[in-house]
Amino acid sequence: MEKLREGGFLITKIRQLSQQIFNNLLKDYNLNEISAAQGRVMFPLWQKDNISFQELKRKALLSKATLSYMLDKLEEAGHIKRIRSEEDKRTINIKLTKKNKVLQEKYFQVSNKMNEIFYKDFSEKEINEFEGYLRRLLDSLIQVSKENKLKNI
Amino acid sequence: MEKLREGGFLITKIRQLSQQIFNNLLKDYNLNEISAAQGRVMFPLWQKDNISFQELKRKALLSKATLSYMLDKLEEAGHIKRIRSEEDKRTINIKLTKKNKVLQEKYFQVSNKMNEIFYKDFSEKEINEFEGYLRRLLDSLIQVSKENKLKNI
DNA sequence: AGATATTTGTTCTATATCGAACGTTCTATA
DNA sequence: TATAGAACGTTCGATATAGAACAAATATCT
Repeated sequence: MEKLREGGFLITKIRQLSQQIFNNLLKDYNLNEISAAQGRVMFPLWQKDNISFQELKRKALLSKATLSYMLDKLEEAGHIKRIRSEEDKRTINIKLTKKNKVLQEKYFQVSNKMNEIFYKDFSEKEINEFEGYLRRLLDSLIQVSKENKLKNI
Repeated sequence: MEKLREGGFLITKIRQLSQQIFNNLLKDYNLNEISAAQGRVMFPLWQKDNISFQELKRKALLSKATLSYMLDKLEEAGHIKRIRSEEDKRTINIKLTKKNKVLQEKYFQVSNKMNEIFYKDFSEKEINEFEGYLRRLLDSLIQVSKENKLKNI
């Protein structure tokens, strides 16, 4: 009788709860205009503005269908602008708007608060170890995905 | 300058990839009729059949809205049956059908295969340590959710 | 140069998820 | 015992997600 592993289930549930708690925090901080998922799309842009669709897709680890949809939402809400490239007219670049830059700082506050909650029962050493595992696992899964030609990598 | 933590992002992405890989495995094993999410709902039932909506909700960690929706799907597909309780007519019990019991074994095969892939770069000791962290984290988040009266706990 | 193949981002369809509003049934209270 | 309140599961509306099909643009091959 093999030992029952449940990493997948645990991860799924942790993610669900975190998302809910995070969205709740956003509400508490009056950041209703932005969701956790939208934050994840903007995060790479906050680190480097004006990047290509492909780069953003890679950083946010989303399928192109999802990213396109999220960009629709963000553009409607006035957070980003799509800019068609001149050299290759198939491609677009994504730029933050001024409106967005105001949000950024507030979002970071929430993000920090979230990390506090997330790791409140963990020591520094444990966090490092845990995130080390997570990173190894993610890399390994990305590898598997590539081998199986899954699309959204 | 605070150290940048990214547990939330890592977890979200690990979960996304696992889900895709898992759904792909289900396809490979000709288990098209069931999805990863459906499996997660049936898993508690495989351990103990004929449990209440509330117990299943607790075990699967889903909101009642989502569970109701998933039960619709599973009932349509002939995997489960809702049974209205006689004592308390508000409540229902969930029962597996014969059809489902055939699936179960196949599903476990896929599940084991998934665990193999998931942990292929981890030693036994590391898996135990990692899942220990995950369980602690999940418990801690459940605690936070309760304190904030989030609904789907 | 022209034909074919590939790449890019969008759109369509389906799934899973949640919160809020709802009707039904049970419980407690006045 | 009648009624107000609570609990239960469903339904509705919205969000985030991916795969497949698509049109436009570019690259490759003969």
